[in-house]
Amino acid sequence: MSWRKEQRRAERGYHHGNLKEALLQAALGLIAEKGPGGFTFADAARMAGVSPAAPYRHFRDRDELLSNIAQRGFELFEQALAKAWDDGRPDTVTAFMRVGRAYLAFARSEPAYYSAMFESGVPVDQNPLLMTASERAFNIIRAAAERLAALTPPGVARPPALMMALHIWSMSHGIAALFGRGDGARRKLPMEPEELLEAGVLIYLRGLGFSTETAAETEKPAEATRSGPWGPAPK
Amino acid sequence: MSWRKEQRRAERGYHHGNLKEALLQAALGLIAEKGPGGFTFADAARMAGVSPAAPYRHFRDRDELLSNIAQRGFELFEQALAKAWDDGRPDTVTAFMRVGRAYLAFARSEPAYYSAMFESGVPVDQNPLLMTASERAFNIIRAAAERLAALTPPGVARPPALMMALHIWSMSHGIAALFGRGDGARRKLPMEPEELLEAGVLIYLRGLGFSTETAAETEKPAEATRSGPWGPAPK
DNA sequence: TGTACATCAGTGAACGCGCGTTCACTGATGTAC
DNA sequence: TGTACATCAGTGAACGCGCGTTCACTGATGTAC
Repeated sequence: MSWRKEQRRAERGYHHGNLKEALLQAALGLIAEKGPGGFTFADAARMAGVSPAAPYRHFRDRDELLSNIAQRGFELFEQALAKAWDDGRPDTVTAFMRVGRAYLAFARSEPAYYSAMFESGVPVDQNPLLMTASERAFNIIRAAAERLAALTPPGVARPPALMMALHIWSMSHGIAALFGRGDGARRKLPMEPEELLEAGVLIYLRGLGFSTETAAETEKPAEATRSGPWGPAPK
Repeated sequence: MSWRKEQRRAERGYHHGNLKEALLQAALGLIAEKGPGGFTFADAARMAGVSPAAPYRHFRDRDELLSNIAQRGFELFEQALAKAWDDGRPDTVTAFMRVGRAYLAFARSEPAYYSAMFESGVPVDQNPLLMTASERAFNIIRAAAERLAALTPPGVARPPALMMALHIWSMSHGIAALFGRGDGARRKLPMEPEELLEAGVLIYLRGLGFSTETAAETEKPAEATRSGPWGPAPK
C-alpha cells in the first residue's frame, strides 16, 4: 500500500497536475460502487493518491464535489439526449423513440452520474448553475415533445408539449430507477428496460391520437403489445 | 438534555416495554429528515431515550432495522393500494385511477417508508420476507391491470396485464420520485403530481384502445389534456 | 400465597476506527526584471 | 539568459467527533413449585 503511494508520488512529483479531475473520477467510481451517500472526501483523496487535506484546494467540501458531479452529469446527459434527438431526423417519431433509449442508456452506463443527478439529495434548485444544466437537459425532451405535438393529425386536439415531456420523463425515470440501473440495485424484469419503455411510449403516443404505424413500421411497434417478451398473444 | 433522559427513564422504568417499535418510529423520523443514508443506529437509540447498546437486543444491525422498515412499508403500501382498488368498485377504470392516486398519496405522506422501500439500497431480492411483501404490493397493481385488460373492447388486441402493470408502476414511481415526495428533495411542477399521473394514465389507457370516456365522465378526463394547469387549449 | 430462580431487556463504560477539518509547512512553478 | 520572489498545490500531523460494537453488569419480570 505504502509503496504504491510512494510510487505514485515518484511518478507524478509533488504536484498532481490534474487533481481536480482525478478527484471527480475517484468520486464517480466510489458512487458507482456504494451509492451517492457512500463516498467520502477522504476516500476520494486516497484513491487519487493524495493526502486527505489536498481536496480542500479544489472543493469547499464534500457537497461541492457532489454538486460538480451532478452538474457535469446533466451536461453529459444533455449531450447524449441531443445527439439521440438529432433534431428529429430522419422523422420525428423515430427520433423521439431514440431519445427514450438514450435516456435509459445513460442511466445504465453512467449510474454514478445518474444517481448524483437524481438521487443524491443535491439541492438542484438552490444552485443556479446546476438548475440551468438540469433544465437544458429537460429541454431536449421538451423540444422533442413540441415537435411531436405539432404533428398531431387534423381533428385531434393538440396535446400540451410540457405535459407530454413530463409524462415521458417520468416513465423513463421510473423505468431507469426501478429496472434499468447499471449497478446491482435494481429489480428483475422479464424483458429489457428499453423494450418496456418503447412499448410504453408507443401506447402513450397512440393515446394522444398519433398513428404510430407510419414511422413505426421501421421499428415494428404495434407488435410490441402482442408478442415477444410479453408472452404469446391472447387468442 | 440529561434531565430529559432521566425523566424518561423515571417515567418508563428500567425496561422500555416497547423498544423495538420505538426504534422503528425513531428511524422513520430520521429517514424522513435526512434520507435513508442519513440515519444511524446510535441516533435511533438516542431518540428512543435508550443507551446505544440497547438496539442490539432487537436488531442484529442497522441493515436489519432498515430492512424491517422496508418490509413494513411494503405491507402498508399493499394495504393502501388494496383499499384504493376496492376490488374494482364501482367500476374498473374509476378504481384503477384511484390506485394511481393512492400510490402518490403514499409516497407523499410516508416518504420515509417510501425511500426505505425504493431508494435505500436494501437488497429486496435477497430477503424472502421482503421479496414477498414487495411482490404482494405489486400484485395489487397487476391484478387491477388484469381486470382492466379483460375489459378490452371487442376488436382490439388484449394487452398483456403484466406489461400494463409495469408501465403504470413505472410512471407512478417516476412521478413520485421526481415530483411527489413529501420531503424537500423534489422538483417543481406546474401542477399537482396527481393530475399529471391521472392524465398520463388516461392517455395510456386510450392508447390501449379503452374508451375512457364512459366511466371517465365522472372524472372529466378528456378535459385534462385540453385545459387547466396545462394552459389554454390550442386553437 | 410466597419464594427461589431463570430469563430477559437495558446499562454504561470502553474500544478502535475513519471521517472532516485545520494548520504551519514545503516543494514546484511561473513571472518580473 | 539568469535570478529573486510570489504564488500555488500538496504534505503530514493533529484535533475532536460520533459511530458501531462488545462486555460484564444489573434491574425487572415471569414462572415453577
